[in-house]
Amino acid sequence: MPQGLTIGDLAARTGLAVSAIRFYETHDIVKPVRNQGGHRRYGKSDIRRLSFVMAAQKLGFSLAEIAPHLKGLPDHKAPTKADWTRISTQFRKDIAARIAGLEELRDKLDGCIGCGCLSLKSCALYNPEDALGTEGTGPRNLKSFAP
Amino acid sequence: MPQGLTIGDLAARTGLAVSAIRFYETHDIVKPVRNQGGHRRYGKSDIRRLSFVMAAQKLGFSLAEIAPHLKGLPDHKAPTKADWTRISTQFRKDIAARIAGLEELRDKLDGCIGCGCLSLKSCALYNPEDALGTEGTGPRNLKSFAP
DNA sequence: TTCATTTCTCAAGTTAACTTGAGATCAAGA
DNA sequence: TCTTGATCTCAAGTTAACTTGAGAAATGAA
Repeated sequence: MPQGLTIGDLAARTGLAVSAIRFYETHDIVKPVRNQGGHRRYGKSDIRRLSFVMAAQKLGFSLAEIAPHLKGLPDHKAPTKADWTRISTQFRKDIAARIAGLEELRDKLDGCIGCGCLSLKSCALYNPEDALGTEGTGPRNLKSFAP
Repeated sequence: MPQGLTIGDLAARTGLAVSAIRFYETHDIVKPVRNQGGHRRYGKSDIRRLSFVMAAQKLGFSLAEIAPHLKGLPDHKAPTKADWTRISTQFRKDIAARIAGLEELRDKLDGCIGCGCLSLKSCALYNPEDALGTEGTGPRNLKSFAP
């Protein structure tokens, strides 16, 4: 009968703070069960879940964007290889899009260096043709990063 | 005698909100002069300054990271071609580093898809060897994105 | 000169992603 | 059993990057 990991164990294994893991629970990123005393108990697969979240965050994805991906995994059973392959493949597409966006911007900047950025009419950086996400308030980097 | 652009003009030309431009001033990103009535007047080069900021933000750079780059430009005189080339070139290096970081992560994920992410010991995503920036409080995406 | 815009300042609100603190309870080795 | 350390909950604080609102003054076309 597996007892599962405590929140401290999980924190040690992932490098995350205990408070962060509790916070993720409020965002449905992990769904631990409780023992008799009311303490959280996690499965081994939660290590991978959180690793996935950390990787995605590094790529600039917000928790709101990450959470839906995890919906494809079973809540309390160990996910199968097929489960992970499925969401990883989708994730890879998002990464590719994000890299493509960066490269496009880099190329625009290259053009800008060439022209010395002095001819305002023709500078690619100067004309923000793509309406960046400007809805609501709060930090901008997170949203404006989306492709 | 050039009157310069009003804050409304600048907002229209850049697509930024007036409030955002005022906010940037508190971060030393633009340094407008004042007319008799105390209203802000901007130079044409401020359009480019702000375009640069917007582009950098899209790449995931924070204002704190961007501001120092702009220190290399003259405050009230029009920057020369050499000025812009200099900071653009530096900026390009940062972009390259950021893209490299994303590609590395993508490749790690590729390995993960191959193994189905089931062998915890060998999964590259699973082992967060690189201590991501975890100082202070506040949003994480911004900082953790740095190379 | 009039008056609708635009701008000004300054304080306070907002969102994301967490952290910190307080007071209480649970777990487990000596 | 005792006691130290880990967890629990819940409220409030923090940072970044802005926005919103209020009340007052400047602009500029008619």
